[in-house]
Amino acid sequence: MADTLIGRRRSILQETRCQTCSLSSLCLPLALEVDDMDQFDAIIRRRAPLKKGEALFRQDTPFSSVFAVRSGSLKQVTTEGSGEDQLTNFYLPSELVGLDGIDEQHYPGTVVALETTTVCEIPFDRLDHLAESMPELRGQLYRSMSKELRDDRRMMRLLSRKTADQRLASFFTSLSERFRRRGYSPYSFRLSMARADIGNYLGLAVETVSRILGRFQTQGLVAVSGREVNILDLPALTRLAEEEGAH
Amino acid sequence: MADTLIGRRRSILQETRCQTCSLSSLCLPLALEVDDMDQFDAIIRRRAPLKKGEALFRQDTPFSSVFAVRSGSLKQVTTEGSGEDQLTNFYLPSELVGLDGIDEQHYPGTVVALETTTVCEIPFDRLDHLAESMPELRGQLYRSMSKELRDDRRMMRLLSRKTADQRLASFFTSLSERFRRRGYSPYSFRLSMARADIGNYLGLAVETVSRILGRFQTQGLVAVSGREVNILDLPALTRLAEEEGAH
DNA sequence: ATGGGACCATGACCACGATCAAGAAGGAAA
DNA sequence: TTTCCTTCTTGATCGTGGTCATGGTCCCAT
Repeated sequence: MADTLIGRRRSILQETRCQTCSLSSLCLPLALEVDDMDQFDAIIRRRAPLKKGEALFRQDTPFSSVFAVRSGSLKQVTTEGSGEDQLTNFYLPSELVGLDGIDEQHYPGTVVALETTTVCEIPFDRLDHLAESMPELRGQLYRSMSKELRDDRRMMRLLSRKTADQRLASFFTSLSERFRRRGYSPYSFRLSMARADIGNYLGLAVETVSRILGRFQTQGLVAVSGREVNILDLPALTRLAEEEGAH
Repeated sequence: MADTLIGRRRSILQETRCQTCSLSSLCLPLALEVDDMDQFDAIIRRRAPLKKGEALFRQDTPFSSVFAVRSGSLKQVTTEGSGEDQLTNFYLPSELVGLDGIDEQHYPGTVVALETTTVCEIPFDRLDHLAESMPELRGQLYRSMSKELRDDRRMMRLLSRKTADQRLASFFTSLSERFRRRGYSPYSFRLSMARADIGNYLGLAVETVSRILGRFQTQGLVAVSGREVNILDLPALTRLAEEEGAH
């Protein structure tokens, strides 16, 4: 009875079940059997959609859950002692937020919605408990963390070896690829983040981002209008992104 | 009988058992009960010590094990398409190498010994199998990966916001702290890596590393002679490391 | 509609650190 | 030892991208 009530409430709010989620092929439960997925379903918690600018959680609050992005997008920002904010990541649907909080048992940054965003909350202790009996889930969890490690290394490479143009080109090709994998157009999309966010993320001043976007435009690589982006020459952009160093 | 033979051979070669390893309080088996530690012991494999310059594994070879550093130190280097090598990490005793290979099932970089180095090989499938029945081990594994994520984010911050001086200062304070945690002097140590490695890691030209080391010297922050380092004013160095941006 | 604030574009200038160049010092092998 | 090669230091120059400054544009609330 309690089950049906909960079931009812969920389906009224919005579909929460992984089995019918269009992201399931990219998300954590990937590779789970139907039975396992039901169990997994049972532990995830829906949260009310976040409005633009709202925080999913704040830096230094105790770690308790990881979150899978269902729709929308978020940014992670860390503030350190004397310094300015540093934007360390953007999260798109199916990506897992909060994994870097496990070690110290608090979140190392504030995660903020860039637009209206829904997430699935996955209490970590229950996730771990399930993982005990589900090798597939365990593997997927390792893989998520491992992937994030690899992505971080890519980012370090970008930050330490690429010119401003190459950084912007990487940013666009990476976004393009992530949209493609999620079934959206890899050529035409809307940026949910401000120029300042892009600059902060890429280690560039806002002005530089603007200037280079302008240059890309005149070079016929992309057409940018506000936050609408049309990628006109993806191969050229990819080439640029994969170059490194001065010239 | 086989047991005793193996046991004998091990203790002749060198002590491999976690229980008597001086690093056990920092390493993976941290927090394991005695019984569990025995099981853990049983799956790790000793490798012949690596000589300076030898590779533990090479980029793109299939992932099979993670490695715990027992003594010595290593660097991880990734080569990408057209680009130059990028040094993404230094590993010290008790640290875990290879975790970023899980996702794509091959190692994303070549790991090379900076000096004579011994490691414990931990076959990942067996580690995962043990983790199934040992929540503590599982937790420790998550924590290791999570910590690496956090460290990576710190590195990104360094690369995108810090000046050359601040980077060098961070590098020294970080090394100092890592030595301290391992029971070595935090003030006096020997660098196992070349200036070029430091520069590559920090996103600086070798020449810049040299120059700034010189400057640190005249400022009385450190005394450097070749690869011997004496930290003279750790507080000042720490202050510098924690600053950010231009002035 | 209109005003105000955030966001974005563009110009002028300058500094940090890369690059080029040369030489010194360290270290391994004969 | 001497040789040779790698590693390190120091100097001179230059370019990318940061900073400062200004004006334009978008968007939202009233």
